[in-house]
Amino acid sequence: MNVCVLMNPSNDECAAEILEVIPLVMRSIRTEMRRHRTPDLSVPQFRTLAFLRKNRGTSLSGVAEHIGITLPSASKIIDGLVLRKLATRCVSLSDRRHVALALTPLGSARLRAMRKRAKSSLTRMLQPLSAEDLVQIVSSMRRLRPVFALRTPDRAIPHRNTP
Amino acid sequence: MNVCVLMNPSNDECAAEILEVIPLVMRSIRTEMRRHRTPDLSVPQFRTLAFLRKNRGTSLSGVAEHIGITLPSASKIIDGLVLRKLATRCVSLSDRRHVALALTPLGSARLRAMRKRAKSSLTRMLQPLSAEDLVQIVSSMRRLRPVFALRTPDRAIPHRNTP
DNA sequence: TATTGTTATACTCTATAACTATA
DNA sequence: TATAGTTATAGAGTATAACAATA
Repeated sequence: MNVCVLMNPSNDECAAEILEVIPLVMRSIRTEMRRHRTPDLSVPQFRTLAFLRKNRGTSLSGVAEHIGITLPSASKIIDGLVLRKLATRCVSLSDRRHVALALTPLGSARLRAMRKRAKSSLTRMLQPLSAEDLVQIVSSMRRLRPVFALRTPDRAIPHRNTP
Repeated sequence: MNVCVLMNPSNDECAAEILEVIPLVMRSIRTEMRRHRTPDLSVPQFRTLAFLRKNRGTSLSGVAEHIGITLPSASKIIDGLVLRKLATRCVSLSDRRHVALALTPLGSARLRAMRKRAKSSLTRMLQPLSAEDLVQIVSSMRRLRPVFALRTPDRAIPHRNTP
């Protein structure tokens, strides 16, 4: 019966698996990030820094949309990063309503260090898996990514415009 | 090159994929749970109720260990659930230091409704995927589950005993 | 007037530290 | 003394609502 499911899972069965397993994985990631006692990066901070690295000069709206949070939330996260000298926030020259966000060298270094640590923690946890397992997982991550990457019809900027 | 990676990914590459994709999926789940304006269930509340359903009569420590949080955090989550009449907390008869936790019928119904909604939202998002994609994903979730399910050596009860 | 962001306020989740009650 | 939980306190992340500044 399990085999049967595995051979031809419905969307719904797949959804059920995701709903059980993803939070487990996420908790592991979050715990690792909180692990060390130098106050490190939270998951949202980490994701924000990663976005800034790839999109230097982006606006607050850019961050909010990409991370999937509201503007006030994004503003607060940036507050924290600026306070900790990990990012800069300047008024945009072209349109003074915009802010221009960027990583500081310190932010860049912290991001690299954190990514390295999180990755190596995951790597360690993945030890027991076989090569075939890894192929499957990588492949499915690549299939999932576009599905959940931003701007899926119907739920873009999810929190802002829903009544 | 991509193909090459796909054919023989290292733990490390797999970890990198997980680190990028899992937070995306998680955000989707969280957003869906917050979506409706009857104050619904947060992810931790949802997970706690699901644990109670499968482990009626469990103690607070049981919840904390399974969900991967500290006792005070678990206590607070249970506070909220009890306040909202979704769970009950009684002193255990066998050992009065323990509490015995259980779902109320309302909690049970709420859990079912929420699971249904979260699942159907995910199901909708998975529409664009092929049958083969689904097989891959289900299979990889089943491989990931035991890796991240609690009580992995070295990081059991992660927050409580780390100095 | 519309767009971009910030401030005010409130709630949940999370942690550590200190405490109570029971065994 | 050791174990199970709670309370106190603090901080991050999130949201909505109301506001300010700019275009």
